[in-house]
Amino acid sequence: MSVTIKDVAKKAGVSPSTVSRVIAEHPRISAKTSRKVREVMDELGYHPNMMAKSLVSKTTKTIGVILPRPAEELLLNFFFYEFMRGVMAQLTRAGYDLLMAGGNNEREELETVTRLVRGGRIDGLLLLYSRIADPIIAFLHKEKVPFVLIGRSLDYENVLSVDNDNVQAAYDATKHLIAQGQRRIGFVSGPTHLAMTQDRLAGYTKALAEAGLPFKQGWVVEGEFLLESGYRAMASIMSQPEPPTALVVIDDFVAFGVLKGLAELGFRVPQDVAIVSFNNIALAELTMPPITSVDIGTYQLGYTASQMLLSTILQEQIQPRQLIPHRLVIRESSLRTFFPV
Amino acid sequence: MSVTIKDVAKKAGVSPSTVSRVIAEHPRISAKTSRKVREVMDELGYHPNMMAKSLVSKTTKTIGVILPRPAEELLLNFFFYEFMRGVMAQLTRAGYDLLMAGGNNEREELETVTRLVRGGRIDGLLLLYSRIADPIIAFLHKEKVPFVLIGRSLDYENVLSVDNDNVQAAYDATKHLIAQGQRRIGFVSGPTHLAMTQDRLAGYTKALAEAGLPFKQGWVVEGEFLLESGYRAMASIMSQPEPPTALVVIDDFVAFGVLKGLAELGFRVPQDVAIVSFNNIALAELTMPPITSVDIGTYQLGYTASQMLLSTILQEQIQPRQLIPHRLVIRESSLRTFFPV
DNA sequence: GCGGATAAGTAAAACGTTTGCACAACCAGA
DNA sequence: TCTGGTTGTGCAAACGTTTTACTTATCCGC
Repeated sequence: MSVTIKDVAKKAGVSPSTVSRVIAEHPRISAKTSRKVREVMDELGYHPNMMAKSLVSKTTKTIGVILPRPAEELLLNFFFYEFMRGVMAQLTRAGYDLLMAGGNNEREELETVTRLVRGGRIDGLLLLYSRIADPIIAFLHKEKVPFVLIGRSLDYENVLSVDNDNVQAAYDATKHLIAQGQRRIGFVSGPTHLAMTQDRLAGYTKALAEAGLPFKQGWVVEGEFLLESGYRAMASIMSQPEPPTALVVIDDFVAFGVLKGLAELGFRVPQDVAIVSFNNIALAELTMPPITSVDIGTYQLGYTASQMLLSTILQEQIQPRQLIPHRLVIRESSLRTFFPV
Repeated sequence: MSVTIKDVAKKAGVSPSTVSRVIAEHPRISAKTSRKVREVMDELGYHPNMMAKSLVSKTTKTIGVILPRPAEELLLNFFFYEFMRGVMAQLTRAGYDLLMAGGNNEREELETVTRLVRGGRIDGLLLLYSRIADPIIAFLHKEKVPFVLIGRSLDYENVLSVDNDNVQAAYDATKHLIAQGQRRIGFVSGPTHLAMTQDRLAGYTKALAEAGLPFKQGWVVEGEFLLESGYRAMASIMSQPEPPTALVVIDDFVAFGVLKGLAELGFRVPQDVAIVSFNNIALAELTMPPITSVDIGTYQLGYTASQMLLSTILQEQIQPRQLIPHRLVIRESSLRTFFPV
């Protein structure tokens, strides 16, 4: 049906092996033959069949991304798109494609990974999050499949990973509130089984401790990466006899819920409650008021992770763990001195 | 290296063909043999090599999505993730994977598509937008590759597509403003080479005509899908001797810019200027005031598009064009009777 | 003008499946 | 007992590449 290497060979008057070598730019092909073959390739509109190629070369020029399951879906939300932009930029540059696959539960997810890896469909894998005792990581580790983790592994040493210094980031954010004169600072958290959440919580408590400020259990609310989660957190956290006057929020999207909740309860931001958050998605500057947020370099995260993965696949030497710098972007939501016009 | 069909065959004491037929659930395999072979497969941890399989079957159980280029990135942004959720839900259900690929310019993009299609890497394609005289559509059409378009083709009949009734949607939105007693209604538009923009504009003018309201050229501003676009539009549209008292805005993101622009010019929303918009992204309810927006069922768009694509691949009969219903979500930005507390 | 390197190319096996065809065994009906 | 159909399985070709091992042709120094 489609035009194959044999068709080209026949028309160019050479053998299939020669055509193959022309494509691979094998040194032992004369300039003349090469030119002739390329001419015929153009003429016939030849494109190599990737399946045949992969079958023998055992490489697919494709890397896989396993999508988080429904529960975590919204976690990545806008974050995800920005991350993927970074990934795609790198992959496009290197001539790789990206395969996305999912699964509805942990078993299916592992099954998908097995299928892709053992089925020879991908050369490497990008993991978007890390749970405790993740069976996927265990599997990949055992099979020696190249993979890069966003975040850090809680179970294995030496896993390739790209991360932020989340402890420091949360420390910086909390410090900023303290510098604004805040003394009663709460924390609206994410799922605690994620390394990221744990790290940010650690940075928060560290800053409090250093400043000699109280850590109150009631001022910390666990939740998910959902708008509703932030919204609901306000009901519980702000109904206390002495509610916090400032909040560190795990994620911008959750912060949107926090804004909504506070507005309904009649609290003004930042006059009554100041807010800092994480990720600095594009919408953070569009809310009322705009949200102070830690920019974690989402695009860079994706770009660097892919770069590491490609390097590993090509057997290049790399540093197993890279940190992307963060940056606190200060906007009105955290400024005590802010007075609206 | 990896365990193949031959290994299984040998261990089970049958021929490779038999193993293959067991996997394919061929009717003429005895229950006994089937059981035996499956046992061995489990025991050895066999997983079929997809490359070999695809090579002979000419099918990959993979569908492709071509990412929009930088210029259009923002257009899809908030859309994209929600859309992809719908796509993935459908594909996961059907056991298909998704291949994402990009290109930095029109030439590269077409090259990518050619490579994927001719290289036999995908069974079908999802196109996220439609331009006038799109060479990709021309190519796919010529090659008879199954594909589904989001929106509608301006060049070809009979292209499979999933769309909203954008004319009706804009008609509904405009009608709503008219029902609120508005008489001077403007339109903040997007790029006019997109079918979507043209359709929404048509619905707007239709509603005006029906109500006997004036259509003024100065009340319609063309722009892009950017916040700045809405912001700038206000400067030109509101400086006229008789500016509109209500606006239909092409997209929520643009509407944010409109809000910002109006605030700076000293107009209150909705008291001085009422607003309706499209897409109903999550943030639409978080602005001040919350924005009335037409929900276009983004998730459904993705889900249905994938469904159509899969049906086509399986040669099932389908309706070539499907419309996803829309729904006007009314919030404060459009209510004349709204008085802020 | 010969031996031996070197350059340029070919033939054929291999990659791991699927599938058309052949065939043996069995069974039912006459 | 024969005929003809059905059932279960195996053989080998095919899919479109890459790559190893081999064949020629050419060239060079002596």
